[in-house]
Amino acid sequence: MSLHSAGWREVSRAAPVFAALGDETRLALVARLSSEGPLSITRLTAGSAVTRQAVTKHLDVLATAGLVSDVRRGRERIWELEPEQMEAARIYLEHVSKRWDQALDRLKRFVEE
Amino acid sequence: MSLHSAGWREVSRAAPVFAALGDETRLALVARLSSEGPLSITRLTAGSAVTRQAVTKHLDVLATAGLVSDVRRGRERIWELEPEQMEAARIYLEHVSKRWDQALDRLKRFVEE
DNA sequence: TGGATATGCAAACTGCGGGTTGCATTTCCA
DNA sequence: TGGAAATGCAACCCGCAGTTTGCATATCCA
Repeated sequence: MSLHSAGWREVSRAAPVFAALGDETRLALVARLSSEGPLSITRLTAGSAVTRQAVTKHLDVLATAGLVSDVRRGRERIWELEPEQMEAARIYLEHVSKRWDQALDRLKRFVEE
Repeated sequence: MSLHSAGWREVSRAAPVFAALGDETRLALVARLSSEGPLSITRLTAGSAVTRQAVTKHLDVLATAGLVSDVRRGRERIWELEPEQMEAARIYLEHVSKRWDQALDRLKRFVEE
């Protein structure tokens, strides 16, 4: 069994997205953007426990993972959700669950015969 | 807007699961367990790029997140997937996407009137 | 029973992630 | 036009995650 089996390509695609979502502060930012719509850095900071600089860094991480994008409007920078990667991650989890069920099925049949 | 809004409780529940999935080595372990069924540490190590010790630690992280569980069988330790938390994470992503769509709807109506 | 196999335990290293502080820059508006 | 507001940039700090190496322990089997 080499490194190239078990869908390594998919793994290296999905992992960064999960990593980006795997921080409380960042996941909270995503949650706020999803429920309140596009927001500026300052407004996002006002609802967070950390500094504006920290929020900015977290937004950069989320952007690198393709989860958010920004638009400049005057002197402020508006951030909004970009749900495609999140959807991809969701589908990935779905497939993993499905394969697991199939694996259990095979195992069950194998034991029973 | 305080820290307690936007479903902070849910966030602190989901984040650790995403964090556990956010490492390539760990996600690869999950992928292999899902496609090949329950496996021992040695067999999992044989398909990985890192040491057995590293694999063990990663499995511990996944177990803490509730994503895997282990059973002793003789001298070996068999690990298998525990898809509940993964399913919860999947549903979480689904809800975030849905709320985002609704937020966009509200925004659209607001702009149009 | 003894060697081989599978795992556990512990110490150590290193890089980077999450955070802050301080100051510069751009944009708005009275 | 000048101060306030929103953001950018850069340096710095600290802890811990990810990994390895070395040795101890448990279990199987010829």
